[in-house]
Amino acid sequence: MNTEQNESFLMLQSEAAEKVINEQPDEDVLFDLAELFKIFGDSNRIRILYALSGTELCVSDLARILTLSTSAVSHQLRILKASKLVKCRREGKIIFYMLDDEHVRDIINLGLEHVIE
Amino acid sequence: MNTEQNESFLMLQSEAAEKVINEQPDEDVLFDLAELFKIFGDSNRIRILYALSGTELCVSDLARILTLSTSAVSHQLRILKASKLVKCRREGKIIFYMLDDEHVRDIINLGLEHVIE
DNA sequence: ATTACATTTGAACAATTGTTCAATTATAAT
DNA sequence: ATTATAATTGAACAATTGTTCAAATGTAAT
Repeated sequence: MNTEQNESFLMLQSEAAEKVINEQPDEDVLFDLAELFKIFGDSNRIRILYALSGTELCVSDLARILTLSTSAVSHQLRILKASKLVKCRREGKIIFYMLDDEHVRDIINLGLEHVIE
Repeated sequence: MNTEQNESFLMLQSEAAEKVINEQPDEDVLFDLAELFKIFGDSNRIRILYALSGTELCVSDLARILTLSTSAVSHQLRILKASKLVKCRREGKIIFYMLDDEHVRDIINLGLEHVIE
């Protein structure tokens, strides 16, 4: 018979689960975290962020470099700006975009480590 | 007149763009990177990963902890496993899931730093 | 064999998302 | 004022995605 073994096994399972329940951070925080990663989870947005990791660039240069329409780039930049991942400055007609934060570079690099293996 | 200033300014723009073009990594790498972040970009998947960051857990405990159907959890675990973010071991009827890799914890923690500010 | 429990699977549906296209705004130069 | 260039915007469409539901596998115990 191994009911005893089985019982303690089931208890351990529950204990672990209990602990995890209590250690959950605010729903909001994990929701925001998912929202953040969602932004990184589009290949054109990642390409934009990567391109901006070296220098600031204007919309039309970004479009040329990535072979996208300026409209598509502009739409994505709006999302990136709303998420505080990029910021911009205007110089006459031209608007230069740049990364908002060192964190952005860090997150991309850490992700790259995992992808490249 | 500031044509000179304007000219050199435009040149700088082009130079920066040229440099960026040459520094782009393989399309494939950035595509894979976006795919990776896409996985993290769902709040239920993030909640699963976060729950697993402390201990291994079985499907039904995960469902109970996160108040999701076992079916929903199972579908997500399949995606997480295919992406090599979790792995599992069987113990009788029960299947325990755990993080596959230290990288997963690192990426979540770095993201949290940015979210919490 | 059959019962019970844990997990998986596939189809279907609703919701979200990214691009395109056309039109518009903003800025500077003539 | 008008022309030209840079960038933004909104609507529309196609494509992708996550959950639900019902049915099907495992696996172990009687």
